[in-house]
Amino acid sequence: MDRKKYTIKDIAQLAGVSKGTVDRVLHKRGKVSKGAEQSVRLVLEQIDYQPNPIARNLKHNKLYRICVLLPNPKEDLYWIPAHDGLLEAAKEYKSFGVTVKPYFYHPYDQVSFRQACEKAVESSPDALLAATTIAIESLDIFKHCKEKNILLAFFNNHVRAKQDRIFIGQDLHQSGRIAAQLLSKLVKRNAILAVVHFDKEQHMQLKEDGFRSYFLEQHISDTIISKSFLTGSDTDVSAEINSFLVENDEISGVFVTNSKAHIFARHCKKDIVLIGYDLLEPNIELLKNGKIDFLIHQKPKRQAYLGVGFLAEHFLFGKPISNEYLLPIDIISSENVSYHLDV
Amino acid sequence: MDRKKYTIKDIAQLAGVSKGTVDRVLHKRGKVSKGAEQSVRLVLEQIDYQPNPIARNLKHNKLYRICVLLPNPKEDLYWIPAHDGLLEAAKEYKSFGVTVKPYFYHPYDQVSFRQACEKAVESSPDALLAATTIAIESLDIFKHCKEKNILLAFFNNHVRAKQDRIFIGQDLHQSGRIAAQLLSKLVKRNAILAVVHFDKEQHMQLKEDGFRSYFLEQHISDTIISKSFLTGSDTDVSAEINSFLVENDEISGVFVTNSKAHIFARHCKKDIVLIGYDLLEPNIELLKNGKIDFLIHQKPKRQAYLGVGFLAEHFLFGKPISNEYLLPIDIISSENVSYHLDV
DNA sequence: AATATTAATGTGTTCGAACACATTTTATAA
DNA sequence: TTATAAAATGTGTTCGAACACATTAATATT
Repeated sequence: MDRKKYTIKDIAQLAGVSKGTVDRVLHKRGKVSKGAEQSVRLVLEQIDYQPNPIARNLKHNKLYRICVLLPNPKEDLYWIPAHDGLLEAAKEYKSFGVTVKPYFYHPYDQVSFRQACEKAVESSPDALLAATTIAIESLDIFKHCKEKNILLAFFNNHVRAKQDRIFIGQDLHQSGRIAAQLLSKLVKRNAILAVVHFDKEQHMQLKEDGFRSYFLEQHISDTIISKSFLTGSDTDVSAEINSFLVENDEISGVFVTNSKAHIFARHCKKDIVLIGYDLLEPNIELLKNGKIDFLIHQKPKRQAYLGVGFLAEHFLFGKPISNEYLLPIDIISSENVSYHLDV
Repeated sequence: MDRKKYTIKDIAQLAGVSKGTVDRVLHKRGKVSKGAEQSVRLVLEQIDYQPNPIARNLKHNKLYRICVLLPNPKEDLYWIPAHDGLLEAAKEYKSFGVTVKPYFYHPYDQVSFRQACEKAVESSPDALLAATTIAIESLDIFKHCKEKNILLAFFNNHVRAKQDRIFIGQDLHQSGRIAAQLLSKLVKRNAILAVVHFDKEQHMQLKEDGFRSYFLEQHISDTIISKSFLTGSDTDVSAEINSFLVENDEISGVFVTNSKAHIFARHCKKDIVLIGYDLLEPNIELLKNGKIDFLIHQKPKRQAYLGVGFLAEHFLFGKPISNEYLLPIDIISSENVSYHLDV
């Protein structure tokens, strides 16, 4: 386990050649005789040489720039922790010569996204890390990045997985299933349950599908109704929620598919089991006083941090990046929420 | 956010001195005139200099050795993932010149622990990372490490926290509380619940205390009974468990305080809510078929991996290590278990 | 056989920090 | 004032990998 660390010089000595020759063999630069190449390869086989990533990087000595596209945290509080994650990663990798620059766009404005995107691409960074709340397949961001040789990665919101697309995030279908399992354990059989959406987001259908698939698979015959609300002006929604609850007064469990569980929870009786997403302040408050039973943690901070981290260590130390990194789906109750507030 | 990266040479130029002088100021080696020191400090204040950790480490160019004390995974399967975590960390940091060497001891044998410990200390590593299933306060491991200037850190099993002791692990009291909350949500009120211990382990009392504290705080008047089993020969325990279940046939929820929930679960009716610890194969199997409802994940693999990682990055890049790193307490059900199997 | 051409190999420099060592400047004693 | 010690400052080398460049050996051409 603790063999000596071999250097190129060591290999050269062992093979009876100069370090230049070893270098050419290692990097396949040619201009090496068969005999020399063989003797170097022989040594390499015997010693399992691993280049010192520190020395390598020192030589490269490049400043790496990572641009990050994300919705403006001022428009949607959900993105605050993601932004924090970026700042933390920026701090961590700064002394290694990695800079992180965020570009904000308006969550549901395609034009704003496109502008931010163009601006970021124009600056020719080494990598572009993007959280997209809008459909981007139609845009030519992929083409532009390929042209300019910008490494492209996505976090938080899945962009259809293909070979060469990197994604850091969660399986939303599966998180819907987890919500379903939790609810099904907490309510009596033959209950009436509701899936509640607030506003329109790409991913909520995935969550509802996952939710329903669990009940189908388990052959649980609870009734599941779906309902959507739009949060334009607050009073509006309150009235809507109240009338919904009056009309459906036998509901014993609710699954809110995004971070807005707190809006719904305020109108609920305590005996309704409620499951939502994300550790926003108002959600946590309601989790602690028992109006919300569980929150599913999408870990936006960690996603952002890992996104930057993977890219940085790839550039710095040549670590490979896997196409898809799915974070564990954490079940949060009032008793373990504290561990996740700053992680 | 993306200012230039300053080097010592840059500072020297800006301050109008040589790099040697800058170096002396930075490292407080003295032999610098007041005037020179001032002009260097002035520059330093303006540019927020951060030394390139890569270059620094390349110069140091030391081989760091980390010895790890842990129970032999062959004696207790719980430690297999911890060992995996060590191997993974060893692989990750090998090319940086960090070597990891495990020393196994028999889980409950103080003599065996002491021997392993002495052997490890004798080899004068840079750090000693220990998972202790036995009381060690009486041993002079602390003194020896201090004498030989070995950085000492613990993972998995808490050693009383003091200023200069590093611990990576979980809050066991709190994990007991989480088990309590889950159980209380899943059973009807005024239920009869059991806390079940297998064998004798230091930490199980902490978990039971946490468990009971939750019910006390919430003023839930469920009945909680405690029971211990010793797993000498398997048939023995089976009989004991069966008779316990017959005698207490009104139990509707059980909390097993270590990784041996599977032993108990096999004898249970499915309608008893069961919560245990750790993702051992047999536990996972029972989680999937519904006999176990939730497992609390102590993440031994991650603990070991992080333990090595913290030490390595401390040595390599001078990252500070916090005294206590408490991992989040994960609630695992059959629907999110897959994410944790290899993490 | 002498020269040109290409292949093969070796040498030297760079990256930034750290530190050993050499040199210059200033202060002190004879 | 000169010699000498002490303080201050500058220069050079090292770490390992990468690559530019110089040098040597082998082959081809006339």
